[in-house]
Amino acid sequence: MSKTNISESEWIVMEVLWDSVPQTSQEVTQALRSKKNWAANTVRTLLTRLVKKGALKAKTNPSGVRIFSPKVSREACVRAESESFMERLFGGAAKPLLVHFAKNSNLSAQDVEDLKRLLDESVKRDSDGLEPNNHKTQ
Amino acid sequence: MSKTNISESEWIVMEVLWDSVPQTSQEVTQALRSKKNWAANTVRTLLTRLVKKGALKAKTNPSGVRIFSPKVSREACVRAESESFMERLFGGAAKPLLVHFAKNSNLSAQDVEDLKRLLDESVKRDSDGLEPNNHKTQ
DNA sequence: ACCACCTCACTACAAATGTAGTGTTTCCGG
DNA sequence: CCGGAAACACTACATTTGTAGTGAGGTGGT
Repeated sequence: MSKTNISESEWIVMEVLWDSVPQTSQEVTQALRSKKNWAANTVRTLLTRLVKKGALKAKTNPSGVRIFSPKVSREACVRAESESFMERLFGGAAKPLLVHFAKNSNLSAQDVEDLKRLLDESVKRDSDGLEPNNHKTQ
Repeated sequence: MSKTNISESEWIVMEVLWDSVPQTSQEVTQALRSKKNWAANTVRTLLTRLVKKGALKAKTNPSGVRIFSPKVSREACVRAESESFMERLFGGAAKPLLVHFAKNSNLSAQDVEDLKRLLDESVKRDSDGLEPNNHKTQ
């Protein structure tokens, strides 16, 4: 229900926090210095918005500096975003999506091997656990 | 370079046009009546914006009514959106994306069969046409 | 010829997004 | 104890998006 809507710039900030945690605003700014040359205040604004949205939590240390950490897992966010993407572009169906990416990507033979194995496992899982729709993969 | 940025609502309108073409604003509104209960003017606004963005073209018939048709193919848009999605969430790499969706979807045995075949073909294609990066799939 | 109705081009307006700037407080080094 | 660097909370402001409303102009039925 936490309709956590993370925008594109915000996502970039989240990545930093997901990567290494917890961090101050300055640390995040530093970490992004190469990728995005954002003013410190820009990063602060994004962090504040993310806290308001419930994607991050911040606690203020004795000297008044906020320390941020993710409140939602990357996995969960990726799942949510992926879900809505699949909905938007592929009518919510995974197969056409997979078809699309399988066709339009340069996969190595090794990748293809790995993916095929994964697909097999997913079938096995489904028939195994007589439980329909049981995807606690994480 | 036509950085055609189609928003979510706009995408829904585009779907109608991609589906059957050409159409007037009214026809589009009609087509959407069940899915989105948008005011005729809302649809008109979206159509106008899409024309401005270069995603649609409109020609005005003798009685002053605009007839819209897509100017960009669905395929191209899907590719662009997919690309940026992959970039945002999976660092631009197709494999982790495919892994994600392969894991988090309920694929039927048949789907898995189809996908595996597709993957095989993609490998064959790559080694076949000595031409790297040659994806004229469409 | 006139009115109802449709379409059009404009305008509206709030929320979200990208990208900061300002003014205030605070703490550290000298 | 003071001045400068830093962080904070606010404010700012142009764009994009969602979702229409308005007023003008053409058209078809009576």
